[in-house]
Amino acid sequence: MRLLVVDGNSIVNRAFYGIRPLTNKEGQFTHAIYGFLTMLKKIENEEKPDAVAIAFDLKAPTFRHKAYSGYKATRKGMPPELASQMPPLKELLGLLGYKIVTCEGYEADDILGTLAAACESRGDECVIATGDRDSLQLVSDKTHVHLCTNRDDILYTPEKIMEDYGVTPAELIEIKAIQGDSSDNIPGVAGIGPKGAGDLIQRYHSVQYIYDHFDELEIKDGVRKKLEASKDNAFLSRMLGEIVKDAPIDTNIESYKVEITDRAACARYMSRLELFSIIEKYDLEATPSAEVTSDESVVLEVVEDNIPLKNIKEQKQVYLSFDISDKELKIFAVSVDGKVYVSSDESVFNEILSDEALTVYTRGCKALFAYADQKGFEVSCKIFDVELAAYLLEPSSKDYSDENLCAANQIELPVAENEEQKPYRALAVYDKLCEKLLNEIKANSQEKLLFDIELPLAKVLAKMENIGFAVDRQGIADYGEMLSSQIAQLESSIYESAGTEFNINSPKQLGKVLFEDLGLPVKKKTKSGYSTNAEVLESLRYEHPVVEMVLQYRTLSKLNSTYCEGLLKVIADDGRIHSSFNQTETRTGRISSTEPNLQNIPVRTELGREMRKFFCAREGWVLVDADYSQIELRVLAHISGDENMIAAFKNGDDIHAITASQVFNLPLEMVTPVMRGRAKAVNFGIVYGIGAFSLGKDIGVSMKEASLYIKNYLAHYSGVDKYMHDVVEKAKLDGYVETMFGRRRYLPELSSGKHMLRAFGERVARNMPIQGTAADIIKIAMVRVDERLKQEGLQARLILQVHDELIVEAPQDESMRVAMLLQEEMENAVKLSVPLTADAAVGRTWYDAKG
DNA sequence: GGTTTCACG
DNA sequence: ACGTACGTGAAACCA
Repeated sequence: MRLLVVDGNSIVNRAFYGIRPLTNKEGQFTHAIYGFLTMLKKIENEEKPDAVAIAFDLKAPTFRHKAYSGYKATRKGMPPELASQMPPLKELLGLLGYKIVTCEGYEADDILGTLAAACESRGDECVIATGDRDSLQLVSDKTHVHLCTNRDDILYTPEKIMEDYGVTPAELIEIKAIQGDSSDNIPGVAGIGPKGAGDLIQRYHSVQYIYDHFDELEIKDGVRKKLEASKDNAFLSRMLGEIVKDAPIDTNIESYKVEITDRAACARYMSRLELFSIIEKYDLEATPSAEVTSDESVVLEVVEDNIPLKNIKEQKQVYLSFDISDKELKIFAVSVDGKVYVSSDESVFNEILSDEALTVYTRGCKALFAYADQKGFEVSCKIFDVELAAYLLEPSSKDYSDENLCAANQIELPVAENEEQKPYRALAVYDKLCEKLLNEIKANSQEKLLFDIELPLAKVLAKMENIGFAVDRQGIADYGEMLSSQIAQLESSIYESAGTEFNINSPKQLGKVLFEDLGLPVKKKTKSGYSTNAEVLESLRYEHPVVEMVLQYRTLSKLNSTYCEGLLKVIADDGRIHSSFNQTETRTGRISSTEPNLQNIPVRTELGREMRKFFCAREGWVLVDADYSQIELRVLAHISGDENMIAAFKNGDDIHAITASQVFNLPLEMVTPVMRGRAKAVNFGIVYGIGAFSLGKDIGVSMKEASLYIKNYLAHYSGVDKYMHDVVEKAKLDGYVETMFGRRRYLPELSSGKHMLRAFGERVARNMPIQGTAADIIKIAMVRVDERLKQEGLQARLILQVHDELIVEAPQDESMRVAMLLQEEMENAVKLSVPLTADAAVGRTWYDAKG
């Protein structure tokens, strides 16, 4: 038999501090639970125990059986974020069939010791899983310690202890008796640390022996004095440091066999905590048979065809799910009065969408708009989209599936009778789900955001996807050919210069060549080895000729593989690229673009910018491109209400130059380009939540100088200073930050015990309202531009958004009107206390139309 | 699947 | 003592 004994408190602490905070919808912290269960599963997989005991300290006892009142008195209580996770964790462990062991008046360590001793006396094996080294003294041939660290776990056997400490496990107690342990209030011998204690014990093996033969031993005078002075403490420490092995607990291994009784209950409990990946790890996926046994479960009723259109129209609303692929309707289902009706009758489907009097509750409405756009009719019904609603409620979520949303809202799915019915389980309870989501949207005052911004935007995005962006396929292919031949030349030059052939694309191999074979200085390390990023390589530019070539190689490979090869793969039959615009991806409210990503087409270097010459308008048409000028800084001026910054923007001058003159306290005429550049970096830094270190690195000045810039900046823009402070304070109170339009982002990081994480939360608190408000504004502009183009009967169409830039494809003769219209709608999308400005330009290609 | 790098705002 | 600016997506390598 093999017993795994888990040091519960120690492992839960590791989990709590090692994982970034997570919460479920109710605000319950869950990361310690998540981490604990993940680690437990991993340990079980590695150790393969026959039984598992999980030991916890009891909360209350400050008093201990050993007569020493100071013991453990200094140990701090748990932070509330962790304490609140203990009851659900224990509950869940119980449900999973684990036995929890506690013992009044004894600590978890004593339980570990007792169980280990019990195993040994019976010839069983014992593995102790813990995060601290206190229990290493228990190691023997039969007892091993599985030490969980931040990196790899370490398995301690007597041999491994000897290797690491040079003593036997039992002698560890002796070392501790001399060196002491402040966290456990074990005094030890004053003035002797780990080194000295280890040395003494390696030579003399025990405290008792040292004092028994004190006069005969060869000990330096200094050490001898210290030992003499702390003799009582040494013996006391010796006693305190030894783990108890006779705690009054159940030592029968059989009773620690893990038996899970109710898998469904476990899965339910975990989904309430939103620990979905753990459900998989523990293989608790609800099986149909298990569900049927649940008494309250409602059985799903699915009916083929006979969509009750009349009924739907009377009720003025319908819950709809659909499968549209390749812009064709495959099948759809509606739920009415708890029954689900399935059909593929396109005319019925279209009739529902065309009915102005209806409200359709659904998900993924962008596909609906894309379908209607392609079929040439308007979606006239009102739409409620659970995915968009859930995104506004919780933009940091990664999963807006029906299953997830129902679980998070404690809505039980009805039981399916067969596989075919499964997709409709959630639809049958959409009434409940939609009501909950809508109520929350209302409670958050996010109705306008949902109904006036996101839902109309979905339609605009659908059209943008359908239209696509025309490209010059041959141009891209030729450019790729040119790159390929240059890459091949560079490759052989690099091999020659380095004196060896290797995969230049492998950071690992490149690192070896540069830093080992060529012996270049190592500037930065990554988790797995040497860093070889552009910043590092640039600093090594003049150290060796191969560096320059590698930089060049990188640039060209990136252009070739990501842009030439990548884009060629996704050109559709119509010769255009149809990107997907995701509306529920970013935590700030921006949209994202995938397959391909058209929001990161090169522009910053001339070589890369060439790519934009292949993005063009169709024959006889042109591109109209308009972008906001410093929208984020203007938003900052507005939100913070900083008089100085507002005045600067009202003057309509060069904001970075004005900032420079303020920060450097000089007249505007005396601002040099270098000063302007630095002020610009400070402006960016402020928006990102700034740190002197990174600002300094960015503009190549010392950290000291950078912090002076920041200080001057905040002194001149005191309204910004106040905002940056206040927004974090408010976020700590509310648990979230929000944009001008009520878009939220929750920040559980702010209550983290880890400094790094909290600091991150604070930067996000400062940045999100700015980036998010800018995102809201351009979304409003997009909806308005789309409406105006239609109103005015223009053929021009919006085809792309790049965060602060909109691109419209327009017939040549509409270009002037469109440019005016674009600029007007962008500038007037909202009224701020500073003017919003947008600049428009026209060209045949994106290259020509930009600036 | 995670890590590293690099393209954009 | 720690590590270092916000938000994304894609390609390539490697375990």
